[in-house]
Amino acid sequence: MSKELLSWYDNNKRSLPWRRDKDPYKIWISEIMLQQTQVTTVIDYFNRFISRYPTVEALANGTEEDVFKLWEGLGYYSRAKNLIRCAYQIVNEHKGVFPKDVEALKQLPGIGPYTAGAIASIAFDLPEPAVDGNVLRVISRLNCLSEPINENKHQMLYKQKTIELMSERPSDFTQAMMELGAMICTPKSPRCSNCPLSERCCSFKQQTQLNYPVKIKKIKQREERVGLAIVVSGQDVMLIKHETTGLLANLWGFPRTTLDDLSKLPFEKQVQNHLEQELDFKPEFSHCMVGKPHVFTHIKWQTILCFFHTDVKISSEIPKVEWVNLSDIDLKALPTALKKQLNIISKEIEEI
DNA sequence: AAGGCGGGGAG
DNA sequence: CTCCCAGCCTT
Repeated sequence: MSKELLSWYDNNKRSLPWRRDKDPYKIWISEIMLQQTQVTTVIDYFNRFISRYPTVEALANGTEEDVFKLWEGLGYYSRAKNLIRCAYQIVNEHKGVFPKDVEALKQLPGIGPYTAGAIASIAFDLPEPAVDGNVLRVISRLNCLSEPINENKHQMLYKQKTIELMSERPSDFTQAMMELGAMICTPKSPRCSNCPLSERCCSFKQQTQLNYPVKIKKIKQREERVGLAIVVSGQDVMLIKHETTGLLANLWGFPRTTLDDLSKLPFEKQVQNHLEQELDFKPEFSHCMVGKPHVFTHIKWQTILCFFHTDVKISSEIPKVEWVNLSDIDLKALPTALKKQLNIISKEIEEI
């Protein structure tokens, strides 16, 4: 079976920037970027990142601000935070060389069971399984496994089934499994007629491909109204750097507060109070308007933009505050939820 | 074991 | 719309 798989991979693999060599540094960067993120999205980010930080030493000497800027828009920003910590540890605790041992890899920040297996197999050609969403889908369909893939107690089962398939080319095997999951064994409409394994696939024989993989429950999304304070001073707007934990941690943004629908206070008062409590700052209120909504995995944001103006450009270290010309705002790492408000904001500011 | 954490593409 | 994605970390 693995022979068929590898042969298919040899003939059909995509040419991707992180497949040009087996540099563990590049494999690592690509694997972190690819967590919960699709290949097409990652390619440009990867190329930009590697040309700026070609080695782990370069990255260990980089600034957090610059790395976040490179990560802007990619999401799951704790990955960027851990990236620097990890580079630093590799340089200072591993003499700049990636450990070849899976357990040692897992000790590094941001590297879990999947990524450890991926680096060990892809970069070092060690027979370590790397079980991600693609592999889970392929394995569960191949074997008609109904054990929910998102229950911890079944991790070993899927890992074991992956090891059973593994060939003498671990690096190519790991990539082939994921390539198959991404190109052929897709979630909604698998291309079984082009699949090298269909003849030996349990769910194909039964025509039950779409019954797999089995997953339990789903997270309920909550709705929130969020008030954003747009404080204008001349040509500049106030930005704050958000706290180090929680939603959008470490990114720049506008002061924000979750609005209470049941409160007797109008929205602008709630935003005003937030500014006063957080920054001891009372700029002059102008007006509020509805902003663009934004959907996260677990939250739906209805944004309310509240405009203020001031002659006093306050400064603060906790949280960090900066005043930025709207045309220079691209220099800061802003989450997409806020970037999509910028058009509205610049129009409003012109009218003030 | 559960929940938090982004954003984009597919259907 | 809903689901999914080369997951990890904290609690």
